[in-house]
Amino acid sequence: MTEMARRALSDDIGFLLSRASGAVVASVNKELVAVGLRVRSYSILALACERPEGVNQRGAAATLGLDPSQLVALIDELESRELVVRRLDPADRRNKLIAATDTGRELFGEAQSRASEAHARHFDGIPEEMVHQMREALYKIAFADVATQ
Amino acid sequence: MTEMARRALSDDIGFLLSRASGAVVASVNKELVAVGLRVRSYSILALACERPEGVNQRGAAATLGLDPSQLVALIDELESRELVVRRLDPADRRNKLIAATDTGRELFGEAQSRASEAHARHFDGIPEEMVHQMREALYKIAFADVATQ
DNA sequence: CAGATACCATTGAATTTGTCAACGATTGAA
DNA sequence: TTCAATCGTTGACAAATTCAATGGTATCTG
Repeated sequence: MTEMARRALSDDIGFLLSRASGAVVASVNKELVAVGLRVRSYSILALACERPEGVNQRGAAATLGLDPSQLVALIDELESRELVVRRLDPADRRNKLIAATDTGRELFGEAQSRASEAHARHFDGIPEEMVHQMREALYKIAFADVATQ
Repeated sequence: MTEMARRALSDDIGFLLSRASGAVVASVNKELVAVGLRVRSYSILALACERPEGVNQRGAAATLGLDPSQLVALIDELESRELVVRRLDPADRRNKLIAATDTGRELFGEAQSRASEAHARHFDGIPEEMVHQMREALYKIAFADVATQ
C-alpha cells in the first residue's frame, strides 16, 4: 500500500487538491468582487436560494464544511444588504431559517454566471470525461464525513 | 456551454473542490500535529528535501501557489527547529536556498507517512481509475497558470 | 563605468479563514 | 419539573491571504 513513497510534492494528491482549490477559489473571488460577494457568501446565498423556506444555519454550516460560528458574520452581511432574511423556524424556534430575498436571487443569478466564467477558465482545457470523474470523486470526498480522529 | 445552469451548490465543481480540499487539509493537519508541522510547513519541507542544494523561496512560493511573503515566517520556524537551512545562493546572492538538514529529512519521512495515512482515509474508498483521472485533472488546474484577471 | 531597471527576501498592515470554548434561549426526554 | 441536548451567537486566538513598500543584488543600456 505505502510501499512506494511518492518523491515529488507535485505528485502528492493532497497538495494538488489544495493547490487547485486555491487557484479556483482565488479566480472566483476576483470574479465576484463586481457583485460584492466572495466564495463564502456566494455559497451561503446559493443555499439560501435552493429552498423557498430557507436553510437553517447549522445545516448550512454542515454542507459547507464550516464551523457554525463562521456563518454568523457572513449572514449578517448578506442580511444587511437585504439579500437574505433570517426568520425563526416556526417548528423549532431554536432554528433560524436563512432564505433569499428576490433581490438576493437576482444578484445570485449574476454571481452564478460570473462564477461559471471563472470555472471555465480553469476547466475548459480539460477533457470532459476527466472532469466528470473528478466531480464524482470530489463529491465522495467532500461528503464522506470521515472521522478525522 | 452555459445553457444549463446547475441548480444545487453540491453540483458546483468549484465548491466541491474547495470543500474536498478543506476536508483533506484538515485531516492532514491533525495528523501532522504529532510532528509539529502543518500542511504549509510540511510542503515547504518537502520541497527543501527534493534537491540537495535546496530551492529558492521565490520558486517555492510559485510551486506552492503562495505569496513569497508567506514563506518567510514558515521558513523561520523550520529553521529555528533546524529542519532546514537558509543559504545564500553563490550564483546569485539575491536568492536564498532552502535546504533540508538531516534532521529535516528524518522528520519529513515521518511526516510523509502520517500524511499518507490521512490521505488514505479520504481516497481509499474511491476507485483507482477515478483517483487517477482526478490527479491528472488537478495537476492541470494547479499548474495551468491561468491569467486570473 | 554609471545609471536605470528588474528581481530577491523581508517587513508590515488589513482582511479573511479556521478552531475552539463558552453563553442564553429553546426543545425533548426522564 | 428537571436534565441533557441543540441552536445561534459571541469572543478569542492562530493561521492564511493579499498587497504595498523597502534594502540588497543582479542585469541591461548607454
